[in-house]
Amino acid sequence: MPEGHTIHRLAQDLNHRFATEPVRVASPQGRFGESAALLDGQVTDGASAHGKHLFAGFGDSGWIHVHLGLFGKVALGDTPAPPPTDTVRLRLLSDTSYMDLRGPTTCALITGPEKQAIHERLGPDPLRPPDAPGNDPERAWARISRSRTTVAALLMDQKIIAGVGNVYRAEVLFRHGIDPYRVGRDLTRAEWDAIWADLVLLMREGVRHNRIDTVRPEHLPEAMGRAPRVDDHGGEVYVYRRATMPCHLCGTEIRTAPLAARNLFWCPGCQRA
DNA sequence: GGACCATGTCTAC
DNA sequence: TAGACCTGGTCCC
Repeated sequence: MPEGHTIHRLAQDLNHRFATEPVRVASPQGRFGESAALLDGQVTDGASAHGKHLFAGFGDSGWIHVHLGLFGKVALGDTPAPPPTDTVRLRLLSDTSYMDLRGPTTCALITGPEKQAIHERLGPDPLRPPDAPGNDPERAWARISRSRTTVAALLMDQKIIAGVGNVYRAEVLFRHGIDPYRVGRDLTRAEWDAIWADLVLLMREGVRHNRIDTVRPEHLPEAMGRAPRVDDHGGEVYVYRRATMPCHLCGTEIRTAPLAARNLFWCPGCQRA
């Protein structure tokens, strides 16, 4: 279950595995069947990501647009591929690799203009090149610095920042000692600059290691010494899904509450208004 | 085997 | 803001 780093990593892996040979495209589940038949046997001209959206190009035929949503999963591996089950929406197959996509919110064949429209409705993405068109973090700051919405909700809004999900929102706010209930227009410019720079750093690490680690090296002994992690996001974190456990730094009990339709986690001791 | 939960987004009201 | 949607893992009976 992905945040932006997962999708960027997936794009990299697809480029690595499916770059040059014709790709067999199939939809064992059936819901991508017609499009799969159209693309079957073509050579892809590359995958890329914007936020949590994945695009794989097939020349004049268009782009496969994938959004995993909350439940979507990708299995990627070396051939031979396992027998396809009827939950596999999309299978890509080459001589050496396979990819199975299950449970995505979106898996559709789209045109160039449709792809462009998706880019335009998404905010800047910490993982896209700083010089990519429209990827200026200033756009996000312009929205945030005028907003009366909580910073925790703003960080999750893909129109404002693309790619941040529930783990990175909780962790980046902790790392900067920011109370999640502060509103956007009360953030200082320096705080925003630090948040953006940290997201770039953390999410790049997330792509590299294919997991979310946010605990600073000097705090790792404390993190490892406390109660064991209970979640499955894959890395070491300060607050995400650590409700009622003691904070790694100050020992205060981590709190949780719903915010912007998701469970928020924070340390009331370290994150003060 | 069933209930419940999960890193998300869209639509109807 | 509630509900729908997509699937799999975990826990409990």
